[in-house]
Amino acid sequence: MPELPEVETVVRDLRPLIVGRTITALRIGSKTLRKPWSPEWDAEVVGRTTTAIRRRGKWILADLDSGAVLLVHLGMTGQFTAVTAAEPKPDHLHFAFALSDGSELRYRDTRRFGSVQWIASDELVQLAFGEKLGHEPFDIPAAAFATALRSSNRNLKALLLDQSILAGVGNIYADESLFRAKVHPQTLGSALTKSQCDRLRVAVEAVIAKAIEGRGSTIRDYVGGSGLRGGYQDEFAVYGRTGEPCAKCGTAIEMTRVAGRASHFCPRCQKRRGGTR
DNA sequence: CCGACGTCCTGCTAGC
DNA sequence: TGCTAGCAGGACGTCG
Repeated sequence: MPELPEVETVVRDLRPLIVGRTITALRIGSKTLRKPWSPEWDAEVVGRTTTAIRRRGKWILADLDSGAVLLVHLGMTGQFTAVTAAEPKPDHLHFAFALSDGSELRYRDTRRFGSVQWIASDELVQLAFGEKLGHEPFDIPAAAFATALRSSNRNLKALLLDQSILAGVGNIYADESLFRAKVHPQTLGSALTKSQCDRLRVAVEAVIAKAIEGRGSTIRDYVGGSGLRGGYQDEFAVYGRTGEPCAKCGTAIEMTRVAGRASHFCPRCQKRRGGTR
């Protein structure tokens, strides 16, 4: 499941493969994604050159020389890769942008939770995100993070998954961050002290940074922009390790459902303290 | 306003 | 061996 580290890896991989290249043709599959592609967008992208590619939260933004932006979200099973056009066409291929060097920028998505959109300008992208998209984990002010958590009666798992507070954290890195900060996923935000908030903030930052170094995590579907799998899945402390011994204390990792999501934790390192939900 | 929960979608797997 | 129910979860809509 692509979260910030996976999306960042895709962007870094794609940058040398698509920036400066011109889109010469576009093929679109018959099935719609979460956000439908408008037919009038075809003419807006063909003939345009990609000038930059960047990431915001879990979103990919490819800037075109027209000032417009290709806005891509990978959802759960999205793959955004640049390959030679001769590469066999996989199933669930929804977009193929032919590039001027003979390569092909492809969007593949089995479950179709993702989206590919054309947005007329960067201002409109910002408007689309609005106040709904929170800070990047690397530059959220400690005070803003603490205020958001401590003013809430939701549990920490729900708060970390809330994209309007931190942009980019998903289920895997939420669990890994909570373990690193030694807090239970069901702890209420309002039950945390300022220093506990800061420990969690630093933990999220560290976990995300290490995962980017490892080129993200491949559970099943995820691949980077050049089609390579991630490597961080081998470094998980708790995610997907139910029943296995905690690396810190040896206690069996447990799994429970918090905020509607599978949540993995060490019952000894992450004791339930104060208010929980 | 806030928080909880259902929905979308497909492929894999646990269990009979 | 074959079948099916249940699960995976990012974003968003709906409900109380």
